[in-house]
Parts: sequence; structure tokens; C-alpha cells
Amino acid sequence: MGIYEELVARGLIAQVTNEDEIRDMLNNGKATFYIGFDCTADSLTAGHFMALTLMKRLQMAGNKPIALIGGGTTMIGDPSGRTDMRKMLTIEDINHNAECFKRQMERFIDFGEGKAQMINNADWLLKLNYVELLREVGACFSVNNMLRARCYEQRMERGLSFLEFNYMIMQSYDFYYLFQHYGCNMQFGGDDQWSNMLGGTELIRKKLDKDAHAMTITLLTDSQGNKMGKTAGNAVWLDPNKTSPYEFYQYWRNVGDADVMKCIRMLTFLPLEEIDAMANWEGSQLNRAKEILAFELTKMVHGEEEAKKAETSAKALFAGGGSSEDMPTTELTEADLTDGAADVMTLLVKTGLCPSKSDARRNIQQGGVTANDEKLSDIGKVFTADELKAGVVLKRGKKNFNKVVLK
RNA sequence: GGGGGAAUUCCCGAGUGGCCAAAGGGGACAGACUGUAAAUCUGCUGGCAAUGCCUUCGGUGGUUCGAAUCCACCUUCCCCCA
Repeated sequence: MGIYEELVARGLIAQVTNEDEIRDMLNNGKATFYIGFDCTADSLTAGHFMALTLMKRLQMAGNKPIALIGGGTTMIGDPSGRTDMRKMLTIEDINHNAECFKRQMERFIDFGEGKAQMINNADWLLKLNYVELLREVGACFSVNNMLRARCYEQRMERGLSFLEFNYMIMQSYDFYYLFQHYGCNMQFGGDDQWSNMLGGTELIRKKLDKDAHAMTITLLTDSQGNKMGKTAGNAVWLDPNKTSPYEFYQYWRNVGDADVMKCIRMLTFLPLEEIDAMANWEGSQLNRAKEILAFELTKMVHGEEEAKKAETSAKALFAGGGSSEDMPTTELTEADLTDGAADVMTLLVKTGLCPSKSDARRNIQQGGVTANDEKLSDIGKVFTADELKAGVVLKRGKKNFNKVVLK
């Protein structure tokens, strides 16, 4: 089985420009492909993760990846699939973000000599001359067609600025540029990028009369059709300072039953036979599959050691019993005490378990808070210095906990 | 350039002088049920030294005993005409 067939079997491929040619190129290691990453934040997210794994899979099959950092395109902002205009970022922010991306990517992709490249499109986009570009490239685009593109659809109602309208042209130009200067013959991206990517292949055809290819990756959505990789509207980051390995592990440990196998298939590197063997698991047996998923992904992103820690913490906490050493801990000093003691509500806020005392009160009143596994009902509960020295494990809800220790 | 409309709490959206910390829905959070799942049901959803006080209805001023609500100016967005 070639790599292309494997991608199909994993359900990773959404759309392709020419299946036969792409299959041939990928299976025989003839592809030099790029995936663009716009640096809109200072860390990659779980959403980017799938693109990174795809790069890795194809690299392992002998193809050459180009990670294109969107230092230039981020200046414009991709309107695809968005209802609002993105916040404009400063050059400093973009450069900072690009640096962060770079460091994270190096964990996944081997950028060794001749194996892969990382390029920033700021290198050519920022130098473009407006009139020249209009004549050279602008003439190849039909506004009528662009307006029909699915990626602008949602913006037709709320308004689309001319700035953002040009995003497609910039992305197309990238492909055109990489095709000529880096021998890049293929572009991959999320399925929401399809129209932008076709813009590139069209441009190459019109300007150079050559064929280039595009392929999109299935968007990872849950059974409800929501994009995965977000909790409460916040992204799940790959940066351990923004999303701790434990939180990262928990995110995947908690995916819905209907989504586990899909995630394992699409995101992990487990052999397909192994995955197929799990395919008929059901009910509570799926918990095992979720553990595998969470462990595998955490291992890839944060390393095996962190993955093990996260797993142990999780087991200690949920399977009951002992407190784990890796439990998030808040250290107090005498200065944090009032009259040699501390009350729960203050502690809940200090540990970050609750955003405010009002919220802390609510949680206690609703029976959602335990201290050392005992349910609290008194909002005025006070812990003495001795109790705190021994350590108090506070828990809000089922999944949020923190150990408070007085030094 | 001319004319019309809009901005409300995390989001959508009601409210058009006091009864408004602001309906309803969504989401989030907590509880029950479970398998750290889903569905369902219940509670809850600005803050605090808490039968009260403070901050919040795009911004700044003003009218008024009292303003999310009225007036003026400003900002941003949308629609129609050019």
C-alpha cells in the first residue's frame, strides 16, 4: 500500500485536483509540496497538528515538504470561513509569532539538509510592487469567479474589505513563486483553503502553462459538525505554557464516543491494522481507545515523559485514590494567611480554580467543591496552617483540581 | 458625495425615563444519571467587606430627583442612491 492509499484509508483526503497524478507523485516520492501557516497567534494549535502530521507522513514516504510561514499573508488576513474581519496584526507581532511557529515545527519535521524547508512568504510578498502585480497577476483573476468562491460566501452578507479580498491573490502568488523558485509542484491545506489553492494552480497554468496540484485535508470535525481542537471557544495550543500537557491529554481523553476512532485514524501514526482491530470497540470499552488517542498525541507533541505524567495524573485522579506528585500545586506563604488560616473561597481563587469569589461561592453552594475528597457545604470553611502544611487538595467539579501547600 | 439604520452583559437578541445587573435562547460552569462519553433533567451565569454597595448597555459631554432608554457631538459598522 502506498502512502496515498494510506491517506485515503485514514480519511485524510478531502479534495484533489487530479487523483491519478497526485497518487503517482506521492507514492513515488516525487512531490515537493507546501503547506502554509499564517502566524495569527504565538503558538500552533491542535488544528495545525493534522497538517504537521500530514507533512511528516509524506516526508517519511520520500516527499519533500516546504513549511511556508505566512509572514506576508498574515499582513492581510485570510477571510475564508470567517464571519468577521481578523484583527490587524503588527509586523512585530507577526515576526514574533513566526519565530514561535518555527520552533514548534522543528519538533515534528526534520528540516535537515535537503529533507524539508521552511520559508517565509514575507520574503517576496512584502517586496511586491502594486502596479506591476496588478498587470502581471491581477489580470489573470476574474472577480466574477472570485466572488463565487465558497471561501467568501459567509462574508458576502457582512461585508468583505478589499484588503481581505486580495488574500486569495497573495496565496496564489505564493504557489506560483514556490513553483518557479523551489520546484514546488503541490499544495496542501485545510479544506477551507480549496478555492485559494485552486487560484494558485490556475495562475501557474495561465502564466507558465504548467500543471501544479492541490489537495485538501479533511477538516477534523466532531459528530456535531463542529471544528475540533477548541475548548469553550479557545484553541488547544501546542505550546505547553498555553495548554499544559495534562490539559492537552485531557482534551483528547474526553472526545466523544463517536469521534475517537476517527481521531485515532486521522491523527496518530499507529499502523492501520492496529486501528482496524479496535474498530468494533464500543461502549465503555472506548475509554481504552480514548486513552490511546490521548497518550499517542501527547507523546508526539510533548514527548513520552510528559505523556506518561499526564496519563498517571489522570489515572490517579479519576480512577480514585492517591494524589499524584504531578498534580498542579499552589504554594502559599505565611503572608497569604489571615490570622494563621485561610478560607476556601480565597483559596479557590488563588489556585485559579475559580475566577472570582462569587463564582467560588456558587460552586460550593451547588456542591461542586471538595477538599481532600470531602464535599464542602460551608462557604466559610477555614483551613488552619497545620492543615495547609500537610497539603489540601481542592477540587472543583470532576476535572479541575489543585493542591494547596503552605511552605 | 447624498439618504436611512445599527452598536446591549461570553455570543445571538429583548428592552425605548424609575418595577433593570437588564427578558428569552445559545454557550460555559456545577449537580443528578454515567464510562473522565453522549443524551436527558436540575441549578447557575458582573463584582464585592453581600437583606446592602460598586461597575456594566460603542465613546464623550448634557437634560433630569432619576438615563441602556431623551439631547448633542464623536467612533465604528451595515443598507439604499451616486
